[in-house]
Formats: sequence, structure tokens, C-alpha cells
Amino acid sequence: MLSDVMEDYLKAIYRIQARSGPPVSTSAIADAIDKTPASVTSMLGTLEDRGVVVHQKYKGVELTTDGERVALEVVRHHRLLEAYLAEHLDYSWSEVHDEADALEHHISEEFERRVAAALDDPAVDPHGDPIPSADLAPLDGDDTTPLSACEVDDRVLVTRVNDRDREDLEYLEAAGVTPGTALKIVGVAPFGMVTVRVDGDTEQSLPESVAESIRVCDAVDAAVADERGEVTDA
Amino acid sequence: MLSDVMEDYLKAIYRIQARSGPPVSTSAIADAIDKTPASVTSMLGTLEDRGVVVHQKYKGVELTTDGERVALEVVRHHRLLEAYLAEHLDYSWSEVHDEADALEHHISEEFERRVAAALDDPAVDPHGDPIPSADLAPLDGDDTTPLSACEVDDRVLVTRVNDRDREDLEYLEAAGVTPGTALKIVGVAPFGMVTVRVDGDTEQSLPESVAESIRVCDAVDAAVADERGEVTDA
DNA sequence: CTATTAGTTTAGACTGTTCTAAATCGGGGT
DNA sequence: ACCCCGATTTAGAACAGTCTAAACTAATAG
Repeated sequence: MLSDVMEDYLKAIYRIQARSGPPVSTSAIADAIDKTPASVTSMLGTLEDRGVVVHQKYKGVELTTDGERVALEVVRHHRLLEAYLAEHLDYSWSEVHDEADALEHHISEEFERRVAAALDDPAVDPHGDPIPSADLAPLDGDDTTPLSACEVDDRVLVTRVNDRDREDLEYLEAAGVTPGTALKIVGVAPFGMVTVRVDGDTEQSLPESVAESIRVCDAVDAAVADERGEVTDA
Repeated sequence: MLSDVMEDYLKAIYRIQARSGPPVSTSAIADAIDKTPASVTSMLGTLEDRGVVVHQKYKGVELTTDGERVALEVVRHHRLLEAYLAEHLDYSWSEVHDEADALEHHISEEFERRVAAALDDPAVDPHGDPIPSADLAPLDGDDTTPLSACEVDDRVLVTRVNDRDREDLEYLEAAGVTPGTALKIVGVAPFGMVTVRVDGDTEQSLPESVAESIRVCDAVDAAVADERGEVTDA
């Protein structure tokens, strides 16, 4: 069995690798889990001994198939927990992340199954992030774009929001911007400030940092996908 | 903050102290948490530095008020989790213990509150053990007796069963002996084998080890308490 | 009153994870 | 082609928790 600490490393590597592709740099990992680069190098050695990563000195690491499975398991736990807390324990959207982080390493297979059953095997968590299936098959690539990359008059659907920052999430919750919300981009100001019309209703201006943590898909494509019976939101 | 490991030590000391009173011996702790006595001695030193126990060399330890509060918090977590798992996640009576052990150190204050609220502030867990209140006031003394100490023709009510042994719990579940069950002692054989009539219905013979893990109160007393509106079972 | 012995503590080593400080690497600009 | 600087790795120390083996304590049996 791998320790919690090791699982956290693998989760971080997975997340970075999913966004920027391999190889993943030592310092990117260090930033993500708040450790020194020296500590990361040291741990990469032991992770390599365990067969869950491959490390090329001075180049970076990559997860092995085994390593990816472990990461997917942790991510599945995390997202199932987030969904469960929101659905059955009255947690708000912005509160679930920290609790899930604390519990994700400590639940049994049995607990995982029962939580999944209680939620009827959900496909996404409350932030719109996909939940790996029980067989831990790799998630398929992300076809969304950041809101900050949109242009005036685009009509888009919010698919997911970055769950790492409480502040941003509370801001968005108050603004009514959640996965599934339709947005029309009204204006893009200097420094990335984006103004949107929310669900054809109120207007909101979002600072760049917030706009960057929102990922959207084209509203038309989504409608088409919807007709084909695919899942488009939580 | 204390580590999980330290919390486990305090929980074990609490449990032993609750049964046999202080001081608690090094070897009793070692047995309870499956460590060597030398390890226990070492940890008692660091726990004393943290102010949660008082240790007299060669005599034994005792929890301080702070130490007892920590133990009560862990016990509250454990028992609330057991109750929640049984009530809302379809766990059987005999399965809840291990899962609760794994999670008890990792839940937040917030989680504790929400679980308690979802259960409507339960007073006992599925094994009949009392759940410490949110203010962590000391639990009051146990006025139950082990089934193994009963005599023929006694009529008693099961109040709690030891949650540490899966085997015994599964046996009792099958036998229909759970907290709240009324028993009449039919016979006591050599080596402690106890035969009981369950709820005035089927008859069961219980090996001594099982009889020792069942605690009961007098059925008449219980009925009186019940009339006064007190809680007598789960 | 002393010898035995079960229980306890000390001494010292080991594992896992982290850090700081110092050495090293390697890609980009001149 | 060389140098530089930021990124990385190495070296070595520190801390938490555990173990084994050896020394010690205290209660008891004779």
C-alpha cells in the first residue's frame, strides 16, 4: 500500500499531467503540494522504486499505468465525496473540496461503492469535474476552453470550475455561475476582466483570475450533444 | 494538533480507564493498539509533554482533563460515524466499526455537526454505546452488567455489545440479539455457556466469549426508566 | 530478607518524510 | 562556443514513530 503522502504526490502529478502533459517538472509538483523541490526529488525516487512513476533526471516525471490507476482512484474518491457531501450532507458548493481532501485517502472500497450507489453513479462532481468510473478507465481529454479565452457575443455553457480556491467559488456561487449555467459574453476589458450575461438575466463582471478558473463549451455544440443524449452538466 | 497516532493512544487509554479505572498500564495500552510496550513508553513521554496524560514511571498513566476531551472527541466521531453508516449508507451492524476507525481522525468539526444533524443528535451508536455530546462532557458511569454475570430466570434488556469483534457481532446479528432486545436467561452451563430466550421467542445458546461482550440492564428497571421518558435503546 | 520474575524503561538503531545548504545541470542569449 | 541563471539534485541533518535487546524495578513467593 502507498502512504497518503505518496497518493498526494500522484494526484498532483496526475492533475498537472492532465493539464500540461508529461513530463511534469519537480517545481510544478513542489508548488502544487507545498513542499520544497528537494523533498519532491527525494520522493520521486521512492515513487519510482514503487513503480508508479518514471523519472528522468533533470527532465521530469511521468506516471506509469499503475501510477495513473492510483491517481484515478484517489480522484474518484475525492469527487464522489464532493458529490456526496453536497447532495446528502447539505454542504455548499464551495465547502466540499477541503473535506474531500481530508477523507479521500481513508475510505474503503466498500464505502466507495456505497457512496456511488447512494448517488446513483454520478458522472460529474459539483464543480463539473468528471468522476472516474469504478474500473478506473482513463478519463478522456478535456474539450472545454477557459472563459478568459472567449470573445464578445459568444454564447457558452459553463461545464466546470476550478475547485481549488474557496474565494472564487463563493464569488461564483453568489453570482449564480455554476456548471450548467448559460452565459453570453458581453464585454472583455483590459487585464482580462470579462462581463457576462448570466442565464439571459443579470449581468456580472468577472476578474481575470475568476474567468480563468471557469471552463465552458460552445452552447450550440452542447445543445447538439444534448439531443444525442450525452451528459452536459451536473 | 495531535497526530492520528496520538489520538489512537488517547482513545485506547480512555477506553481502558473507563473500564478498569486509572492508572492504565503500559502493557494494557500495548495490547489494545498492537504495539510493543517499549513503543508505548516512548509515546507516553511525548503525550506527557503535550499535557494530555500524566505518567508515573513503572506505575501507569492517567488522562488529564485535556486528554479526556481529546479522547471524547475521537469517540464522538467514531460513534457518530458508526450511526451514520448504519442509518444512511446501508452498512450492517457488524461492518461499521472498521470504517469508523479509519475515518474518525479525519473529519472536520463541520462534518461532525452535519452528521449529527442528519441523525438528529443520536444518544447511542448501533452497538448501544453512548455518543459523547457536542460539548464533550464526560460520559456518566456504566450501570450495566455483562450477560455472563446473569443468573437463570433473570429477565434483562440488551443495552450494548462490544463492537471490537466482527465474528461475535455477526453471530449476534444472526441470533437477533441487538441493543433493545429482551432476553430471559434459561440456563447457565459450565464454562460460561449461556442459554437465553430471545424476545420471548427463539432460544439461543451463547458461548462465554460472546456472553461477556453483551451488557444488559434489568428489564424492570428499564421499564421504569422508560416511563420517565429516558432513552433505553437505539 | 532475598531471589525470582513479570512488567517497564532505556539505549540505540531504523524507516519514512521533510528540510537547508551546497553542488550540479542544461538551455538561451551573446 | 561559452557563460549564466534558474531549475534540479545531492548531501546531510532533523523529527516522528517504531522496533529489538538489554537493563532495571517492584511486587511476591519462599
